Amino acid sequence: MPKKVDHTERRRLIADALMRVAAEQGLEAVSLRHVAAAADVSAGMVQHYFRTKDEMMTFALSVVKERSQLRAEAAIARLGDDPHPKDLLRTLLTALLPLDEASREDGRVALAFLAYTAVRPQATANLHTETQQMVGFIAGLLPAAPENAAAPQNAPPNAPETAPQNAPETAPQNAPGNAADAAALLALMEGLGLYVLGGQYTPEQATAALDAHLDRLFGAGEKR
Amino acid sequence: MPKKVDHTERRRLIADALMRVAAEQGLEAVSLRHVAAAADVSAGMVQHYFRTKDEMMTFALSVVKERSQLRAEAAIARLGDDPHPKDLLRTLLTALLPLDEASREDGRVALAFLAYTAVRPQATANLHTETQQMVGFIAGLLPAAPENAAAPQNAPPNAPETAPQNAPETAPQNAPGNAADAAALLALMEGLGLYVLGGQYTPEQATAALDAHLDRLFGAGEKR
DNA sequence: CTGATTGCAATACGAGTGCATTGCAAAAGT
DNA sequence: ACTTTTGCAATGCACTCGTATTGCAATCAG
Repeated sequence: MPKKVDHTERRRLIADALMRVAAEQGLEAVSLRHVAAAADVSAGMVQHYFRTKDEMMTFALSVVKERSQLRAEAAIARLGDDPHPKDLLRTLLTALLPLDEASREDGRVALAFLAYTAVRPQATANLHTETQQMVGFIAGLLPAAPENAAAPQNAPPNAPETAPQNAPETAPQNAPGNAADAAALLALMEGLGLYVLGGQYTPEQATAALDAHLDRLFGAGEKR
Repeated sequence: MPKKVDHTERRRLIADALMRVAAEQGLEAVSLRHVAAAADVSAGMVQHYFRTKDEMMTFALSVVKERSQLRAEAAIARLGDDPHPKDLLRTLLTALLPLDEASREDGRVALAFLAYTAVRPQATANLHTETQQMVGFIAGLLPAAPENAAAPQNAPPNAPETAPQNAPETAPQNAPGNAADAAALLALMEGLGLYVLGGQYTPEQATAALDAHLDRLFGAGEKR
């Protein structure tokens, strides 16, 4: 074996450069040569580590997802053991919001990828299950709804019953929290992130909106 | 004046073709020649009506916004006079959700443009004011909050005080409805739309989530 | 030392891009 | 009838793109 080089490290280096380019100039400015220039390496090297551009894009996409997951896990770990579900939810969702400059960059890249993969229906299959797991996890944290009028639309019948593997913590099993509420909460976070990225909402407005909703879900009183 | 041709009609024809291409293959597949082929006209004609590609993109973007606005206005007009605020809100937000195939197409294009303009900070200035007007309009429809614990974050100081011109109806002036709740509601709609577009939520799940939230805001009882 | 394997650079190629230029036919003004 | 203006098509140009190919230096196995 000649010349030991850490392959995945090089790939990460290149993917980082890709994300820098994508965050600043958009995904359509991502080309082999641009990325190579941003990474300060030769274009040939990029080709050496990614045989095709699509392979590079796919890898970068996985890095983006990995990063946001790490962010969420770190924030939750900082909470200590057995936190109040409301605090846990707030921490989780806040960690996924593009509030500081670093996560704003990642958010821009993620948004670009969202539009990018919107046309390529492949490789979005796992996205579905991830979202469903997330909804399930959130639903488990919501307070049990007082039995209500209309029959609450339950989880869709095609939802996989597998336990969440990537969910950031040990989730209380499928608690009776309303699935529609959980889906709404997740979508709310996504929409807030979108508006923060677009600059329409300030981070303060977004967190205020999130808190207002959480207060409504949990009852305004119990803070910690 | 030779050869009378309706300029804006031609531009709309071309913009329609652009949106077809963008919806099916993404914005990066939008080129002069592709659009020309989709519109079944010569490439020279596209250049005749749009001197630059950016001009074409900008026009298409305006068409997208115009379409969604028309959709919302039509849905609201269908409600008749003096509807219940909850029904009005539900109708407005549902109309903006990509529930049928036509609006799904538009949604895909809008998402592509969102990522496209995320890098070009120009021409997003009006987007800010539009969103603020929308938030104000929604806030006016929300039931007055019982005076609460924490001082509710009011509208940001830099929010323009101009009356909404594009708002789909005559809005009750800045009613005391919580601005954070209105912002959350708008963001919720946006996030739901995103997930519906991505296929993670079915239209039924999205409307259920929206309804659950509206019920919570208005109190589950008063339906109509 | 020899030979093989690996890391990387450089170049070439065909395709596609946005845009400028040119040409020309049809209609309207005079 | 003649000129002018407009609508549109065609072509060319300089460039960037992704990928394939080639070459070579460094490194290790034998």
